[in-house]
Amino acid sequence: MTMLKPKEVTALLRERGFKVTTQRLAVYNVLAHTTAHPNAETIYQELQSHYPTMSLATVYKSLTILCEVGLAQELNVSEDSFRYDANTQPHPHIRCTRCGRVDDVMQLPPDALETQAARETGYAIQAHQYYFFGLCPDCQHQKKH
Amino acid sequence: MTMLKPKEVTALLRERGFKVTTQRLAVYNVLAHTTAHPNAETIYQELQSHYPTMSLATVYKSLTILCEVGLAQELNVSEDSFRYDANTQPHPHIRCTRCGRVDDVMQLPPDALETQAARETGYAIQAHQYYFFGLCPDCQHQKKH
DNA sequence: CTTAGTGCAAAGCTTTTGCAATCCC
DNA sequence: GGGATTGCAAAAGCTTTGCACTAAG
Repeated sequence: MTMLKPKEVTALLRERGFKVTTQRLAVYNVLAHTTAHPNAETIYQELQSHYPTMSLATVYKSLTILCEVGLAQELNVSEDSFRYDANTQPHPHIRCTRCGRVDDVMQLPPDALETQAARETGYAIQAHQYYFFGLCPDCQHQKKH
Repeated sequence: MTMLKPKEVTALLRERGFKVTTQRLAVYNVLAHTTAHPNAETIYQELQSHYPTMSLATVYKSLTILCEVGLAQELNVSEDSFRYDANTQPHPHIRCTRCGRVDDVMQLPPDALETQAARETGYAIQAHQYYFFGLCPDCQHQKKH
C-alpha cells in the first residue's frame, strides 16, 4: 500500500528511457494496492479479469523494470518464487511459518547493524534485507485448538 | 568451517531416525570444510572426483536432511539457487554485488531487532535471516582501476 | 515512423519425484 | 532380511528468451 501518483510513476519510467505501457502501470497498481506481497503468478491472476490478454511473461518483464526504476523491490522469503513490494523503503519482512502470509515490519531503530557489519567485514554496504519467521497472531490462536 | 566430529554427525542423524550414509557424510564434509556457502550444484561438482557415482538428486536429498537435523542451514541470498552453511548458529550473511561471493557476518549485538519486530507485529518469532549486500574489499579495490 | 514492448510458445534452470537396484542396521 | 536410500531419468515448478506483431513517443 505504497502508492505513487500516476504522474510520478510515468515520470520515473520515462526518466530511465522506458516506455509507459498499460501493462506496466497495471502491474504497479496491483502492487500499490495490496499489503500481501504477491508473487508474479498472483499478480498475473489478479490482472486476468481486467486485462485478459496480458501474459505472465509481461508480468515478469514489468516487475523487472519496476524494480530497476525503484518502483518495487523483490523479496526472497525462502520460497520457491520471488515476492514483490511497492514499498521500496528498506524495511524488514516477516513470514508466518504456518500459513505463509508475509507482513511488513516497519523501520526499526537506525542501522547499528549495518555499521557493525561493515566494520566487521570491510564491505561497502549498499543494502540489506532482514527476514523474520514465526507464527502470525491468527495462527497462534488456531494452534491452541 | 563449522565442523562437528564424525561421531556427532552420526549421532544426530540416527537420533532422528535417518540412516548414516556415505553420501550424507560426504555432503556434510564439503560444507564443513568451506566458508564459501556453496549451492547444491557446486557441492555436487566438488564431490565428483571422490564420489563419481553420486547424483545431484542425492545431494539435494542429503541437504534437505542435513537441514532437518540441524547440521546445515539454507541461505537465500537473492539468487536463483539456495546456498548452504554448516554453521547453523544464526548469523547474518553478506553478498558482494559485484563478484557474488558470500561471507559470514558474525553475531551482532543481542537481538533488539527481534524483540522489536515481535512487539510490532504480534508474531511469535522463531527465526530470522539478515542479509547485507555491498562490495567486498577486493571488489572495492578493483573498481578503482 | 522507429524502436521498444507485448504475447505466445518454447527453452532454461533449479529442484523434486518415481522406481528399480542397493545399502544400512 | 526389511526398509530406507541411492541413482537415474523424467517431471515439475518458476523465470527467461526468441520472434512476429503491436503500440508508444
